[in-house]
Amino acid sequence: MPRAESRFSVRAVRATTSDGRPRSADKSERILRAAIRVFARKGFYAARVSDIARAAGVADGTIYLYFRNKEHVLVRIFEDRLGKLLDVLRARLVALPTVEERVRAVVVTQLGLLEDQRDLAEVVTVNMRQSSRLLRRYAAPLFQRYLDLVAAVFAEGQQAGRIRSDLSPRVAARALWGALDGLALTWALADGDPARLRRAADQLAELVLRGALSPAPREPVLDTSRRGA
Amino acid sequence: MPRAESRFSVRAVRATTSDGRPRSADKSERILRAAIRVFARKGFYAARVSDIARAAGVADGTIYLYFRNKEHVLVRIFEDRLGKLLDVLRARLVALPTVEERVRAVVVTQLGLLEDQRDLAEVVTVNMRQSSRLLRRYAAPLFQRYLDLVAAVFAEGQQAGRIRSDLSPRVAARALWGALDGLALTWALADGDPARLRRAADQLAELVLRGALSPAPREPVLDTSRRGA
Amino acid sequence: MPRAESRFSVRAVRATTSDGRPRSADKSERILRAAIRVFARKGFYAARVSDIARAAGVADGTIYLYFRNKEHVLVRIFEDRLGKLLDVLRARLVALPTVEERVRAVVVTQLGLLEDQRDLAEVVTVNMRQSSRLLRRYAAPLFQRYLDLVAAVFAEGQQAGRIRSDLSPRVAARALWGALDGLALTWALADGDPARLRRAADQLAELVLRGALSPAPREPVLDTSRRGA
Amino acid sequence: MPRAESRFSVRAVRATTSDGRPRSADKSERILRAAIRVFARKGFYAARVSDIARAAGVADGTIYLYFRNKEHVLVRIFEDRLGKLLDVLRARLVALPTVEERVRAVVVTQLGLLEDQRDLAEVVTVNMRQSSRLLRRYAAPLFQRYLDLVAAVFAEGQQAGRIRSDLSPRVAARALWGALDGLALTWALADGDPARLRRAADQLAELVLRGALSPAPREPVLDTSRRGA
DNA sequence: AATGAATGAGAATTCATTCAT
DNA sequence: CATGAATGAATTCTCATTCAT
Repeated sequence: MPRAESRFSVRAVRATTSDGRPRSADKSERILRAAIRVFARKGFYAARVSDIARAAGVADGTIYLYFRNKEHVLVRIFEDRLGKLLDVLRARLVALPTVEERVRAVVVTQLGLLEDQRDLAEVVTVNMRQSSRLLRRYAAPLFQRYLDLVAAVFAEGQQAGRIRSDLSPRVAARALWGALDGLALTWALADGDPARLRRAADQLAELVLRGALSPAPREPVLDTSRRGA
Repeated sequence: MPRAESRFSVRAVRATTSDGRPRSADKSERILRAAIRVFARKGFYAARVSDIARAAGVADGTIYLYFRNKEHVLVRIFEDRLGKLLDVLRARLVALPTVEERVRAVVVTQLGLLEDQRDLAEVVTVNMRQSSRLLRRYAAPLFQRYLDLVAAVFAEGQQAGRIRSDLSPRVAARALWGALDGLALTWALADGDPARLRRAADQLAELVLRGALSPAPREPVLDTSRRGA
Repeated sequence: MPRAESRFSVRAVRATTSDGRPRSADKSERILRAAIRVFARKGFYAARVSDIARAAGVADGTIYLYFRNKEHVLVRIFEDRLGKLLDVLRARLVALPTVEERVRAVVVTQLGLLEDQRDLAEVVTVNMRQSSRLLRRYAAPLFQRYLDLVAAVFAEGQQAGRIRSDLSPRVAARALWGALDGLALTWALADGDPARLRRAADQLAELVLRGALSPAPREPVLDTSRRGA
Repeated sequence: MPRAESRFSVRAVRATTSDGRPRSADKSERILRAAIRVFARKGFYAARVSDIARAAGVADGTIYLYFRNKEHVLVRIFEDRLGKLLDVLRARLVALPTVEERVRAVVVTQLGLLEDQRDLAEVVTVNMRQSSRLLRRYAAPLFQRYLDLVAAVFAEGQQAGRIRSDLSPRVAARALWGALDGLALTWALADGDPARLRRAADQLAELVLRGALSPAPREPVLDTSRRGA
């Protein structure tokens, strides 16, 4: 799978739990998918539960068999999809030896999650900021784990002497997240052309790496031919 | 560092409501301030008009003497405060000769607007993404003007040979805005300590400049001696 | 006079809400009936939606499952009840050969619709004149069809040589409607005794016929023996 | 003043109380006039007090210096204008010897009040039926006096042997009022052409007289050359 | 498990009325 | 007398949630 398309792919591990429960997981998944679409179009507050139900092809009441309430549908989206992002990201990072590759992996993975799921991009960037109680109780911990993961990339890079020691790994992680989020938002609100997002991703990775690497070794900083692992 | 406070200062210039009514500006301003506080705490949708009224010390109905409806209170916050940011930023940029100074000015001005107004930081970063109709009709044009302004900094830096020619000014502007917005959000949600925000700002400016400047001249890229490592 | 009751009877034919929902028609009908009662007592504007809901024994929100809004409840009253009047009237008129019988049928049918429904009399006569937008969009077309129908009675009577040729059928129709509406209103505001309304109806029919018939044939104009002097 | 225009003229006795009170009466009159215009356009409930104030060229609060509240503005319109109608009508009726002339005077006076004051026509016919509490407390007594006056015309006609003895004067009065009101309403909602209203008035007078007069004396019922007194 | 009709709490907004100036 | 900014009670309508079927 050497193709550019696959570079970003995170994708679901497949929600069809082919175990005992016949189609419950299916229905839950269908509702979740519908909710992502609806939340993306209208935002959490403007989205009506009946909108989600209609989009999922179920009755209003059915949603309450799978989710405590409307807010928890959003919570589950975060848990599910962002949890998945974290798992994938962690797995990828440990497999990569250099800080350059890891930073690139962060960029590629986060934007890749969104590229083929524009709706999810909007839900995550837009709705993550809606309900503060929600944000603090559910999204914030996930978000912290994400920041920890990315900050560790920079911190370990510093220990290896590759990243400037005067850079705060935490600030770098927060700024990188913000930059990625901002690119995703402006991309989602604009054309939504995948090629453009990939180009922006490369530019951002370049910018961050040049900005973060130790100036010393005077070697070719970037070798794009090695990318795409 | 006796001027640190003023480095960031943007602050009100008088929110002229453009009509002669004597104490109207006062009321309008009071409502606006209250709304910023309430929107920051609860978010746009969860904030009730009566919350704003109580916080402003006026009757519910009074709000409708100054604003068409709840949504337009948010609109005015953007117009007022972001319009001010744009004006200040533009004025500062033209006065600065080098791209380094200009990039720093962007960082310092944007975060400075928020530094002593944590609530505004939250309203702007959190609520800017709430109502899409709103976002598109009112905030988007302002946002575009902002991006144009920042992209021009990078573009002019390229013409002067100071910024890498393979960097997209537009992508850089989008990423920089995202990074600033992300720093502001995480700062507002965390401690809200002004000193910390300023330190983060320096780090970000450093990161972006190192990442964006042409590698060629092999000179000390930055005068880092002036700021906290 | 054992048939006096039936002379006036128009009565429901089943208010088919035109969709298959089982007990919907019931609810819708209950709400409509309650609305007639409430509108009659308080007038359209003074009537609160919650009054109608309470009178119908449903929750406020239920009303909005069957009607777009409060105004459309009134609209449906007109459409339903007046549409029914028009249908009945048209059917009766074609079955009657002489102009005398037809004029009497107009009087009897219109007042008969109201006789056992004092509330409806008040709603129709009082509220028909409330909301001009409403009046013009929904009631006016129905009203025009009514006037056409009645004017045709006089016009055909003229062609048959029974009605004075110098009488404007249109003016006669307008005046007759006004007289009927006026009798209904004063009756509803006063005692509401059906017998009295029927007596007034006879008097009016007599008055109009004597006034409208051609003087020529010098024959016993009316068979007054059948009704109370 | 033999001209057709004057036939109908009722007109104000002039409200400018040129006594001590300098311009108060003026202002009250201005408000009343403005209210007639506004109530006619929007109906009582949809008309805002501030609309009336603007139309009258005074401040909202000023209205409350002259009227207890919004409802009493409408009350005063009835009292003032309808009181005037009653006075004029009574004065005219006593001066006329025959029942024919009197019935014509009723028609001409009532429609004449409206002809040159189309707004008042709408206020009286439309708004008289709005607020039931109002209607019953203020308009109803005036209305009763009106009916008494008209019924007396028919009753006296009966005593003189000119009107059919089997006609109920009260029913005739109610029907005549309704017919006049109906003509006024349909006229006001339609073109509002004074000539047309006058023609309709003649038709109605004709209809009622032919319908009400005793058939006996076999004399020329109508002599239009004598009209116009 | 699934449905969707019914519920009713809740919120935005309007506007008659007041009253300090 | 006159003003008009301010008030806040009142009302419509929405929509998350429930629960009988």
